[in-house]
Amino acid sequence: MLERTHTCNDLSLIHLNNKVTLMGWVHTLKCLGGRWFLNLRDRYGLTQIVFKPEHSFEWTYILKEIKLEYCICIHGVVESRVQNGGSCNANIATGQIEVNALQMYILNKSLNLPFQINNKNTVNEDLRLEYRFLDLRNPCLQYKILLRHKLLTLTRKYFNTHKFIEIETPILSKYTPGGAHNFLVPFKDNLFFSLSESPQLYKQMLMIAGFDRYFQIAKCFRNEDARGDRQLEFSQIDIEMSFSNESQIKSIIEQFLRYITKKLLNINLVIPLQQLSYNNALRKFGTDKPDLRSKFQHIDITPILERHHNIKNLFLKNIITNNLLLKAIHIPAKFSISTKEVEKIKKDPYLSNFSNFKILHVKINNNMQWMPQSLSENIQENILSKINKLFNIRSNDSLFLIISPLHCMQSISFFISSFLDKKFHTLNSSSFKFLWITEFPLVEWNESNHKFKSLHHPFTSPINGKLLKNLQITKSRAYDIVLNGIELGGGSIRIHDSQLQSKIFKKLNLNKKQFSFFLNALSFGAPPHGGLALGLDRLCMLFSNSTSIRETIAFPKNSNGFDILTGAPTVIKNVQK
RNA sequence: GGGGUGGUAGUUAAGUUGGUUAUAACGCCGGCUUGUCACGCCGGAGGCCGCGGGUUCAAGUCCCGUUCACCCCGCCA
Repeated sequence: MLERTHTCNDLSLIHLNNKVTLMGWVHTLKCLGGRWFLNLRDRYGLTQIVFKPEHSFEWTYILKEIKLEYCICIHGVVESRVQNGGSCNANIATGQIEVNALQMYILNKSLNLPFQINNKNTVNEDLRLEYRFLDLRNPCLQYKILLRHKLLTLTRKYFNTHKFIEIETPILSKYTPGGAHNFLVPFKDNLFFSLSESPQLYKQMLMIAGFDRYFQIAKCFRNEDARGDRQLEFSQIDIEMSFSNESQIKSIIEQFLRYITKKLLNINLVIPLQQLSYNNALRKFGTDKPDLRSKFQHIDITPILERHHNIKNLFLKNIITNNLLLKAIHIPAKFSISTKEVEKIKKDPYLSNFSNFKILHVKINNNMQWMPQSLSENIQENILSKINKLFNIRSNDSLFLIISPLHCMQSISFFISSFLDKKFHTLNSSSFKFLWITEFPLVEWNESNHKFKSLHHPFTSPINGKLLKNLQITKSRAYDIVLNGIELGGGSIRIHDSQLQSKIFKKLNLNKKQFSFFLNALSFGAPPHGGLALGLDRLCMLFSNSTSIRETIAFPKNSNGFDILTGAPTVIKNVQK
């Protein structure tokens, strides 16, 4: 058999008259009477093969056997398209040449395809997953897998040059109830491992061991319902550092992000990145993972009302007396929204999850009056003008006013602003807005089981290393990194004091016994340390402008956690012993 | 577990207040075409309209159930 001499992206005019051998797949095939054109594809690119009738009377006979996606070998001579009387194709790297075929071998045939392989189709995802090996031939998907490969390479290079050591931690690990559901792996004698949810405790013990700076591209497993940005198994860029505070860790990550955005997207990321406290994020965006590209900010205007006790408008008065909040979302005049669309928002099924709230759409007329007029008449001038000033409101702008109790205000206001962002296409997909969220509460109260739950995880240090009497107002040393409204990663300064850790386990109602190995480890000179994990799949998704992480994983599960390609998971009748 | 949207040819979609033989594009098969590259032209095959009930003289279309997919909520320490 002939040996491949070049890939389908290699050849140019400098190879004129060379005899070459290419191997790949039939991308397109076109007959023009006696002359045939074939586009040969491999992962590097495309090369046009021409079959001239004067070289063989048999080409037509042979080529009639060839179909798309046959795997073939071409031996031929590199020729100039122009000199051959044709025209160049500026869309491909090899567009100036073509290979005049002398010999062709079919390496393997292909059945007719279940769907066409090109850049434009939007084929049903289940079918694509069933034929993932074909879908992965699509240059568009190959680009995403290649981007992931580049990211992995850059990650190793960056952390290596910053003295981080790559260390693998166990995937078969200890089952700890609480938190995400685990995948259990039977061992023997009724003993089970659990697939690692994250390398958290191992990496902390590496710090205790003195490795100082650790990183790993870690596979994590969580037995929870999947989403567009969540899979049962996923990868994270996991790091941990000793003797470092928040700003040192953030700085390492910021430089990493600047490095990869430059290398992968050719974007000059400005660092340090913007920061927003957890409370301010909720106040301004209604979410703890705001999208800074959003044009629709929220402002809580309850405090303005509270300063005016003699409000005539019953609607507004209601707010104060019932301990509700009033939030406004400002819509500049260039984004006009119809009454119909306002009704559509109000009737959206999502909002039926909430009760005791009200949504009002207010238009500002040319005289800077609020419409409907009844509203404007009953609210004192000074309140109106304060709000107008706060948002820098101009005529023909409009506002959404939301009145609701605290616990559903964030969800409702975020729902409305993201509706508006979608409607007006304000989220520029080539813009990358990173953001740190800081000052998270340490815990939150879980209404369903009447227990405190860590907001981050139970190993997160409280600010100043102390628990306040009121646990609910204790802040933690956790930080999340958000990119375009998606939580890219999170981390914290950890607890390195065994007694404090023990105390927190107790407050959180966690069984101390199951973590005794860890408390023991902390007792042997554990250094102060902290770290962070970045979602690798999500990073690839955002960098490749994909709508789900399934696009960035070679063999993903579908949204129900099934591997359509292999048919896993399966019922096992006779489990191996 | 809850909600939303969808399922029509190999693929992607259209299908009007229920009314002749269910359309189109791409793909596939056959023919023409010696410079195409989203080539072009002529012809052809291809359908349990997701599945099961119901209403009706008549259902792709209306109703009920069910299933599968995607998105969202719950969940993801």
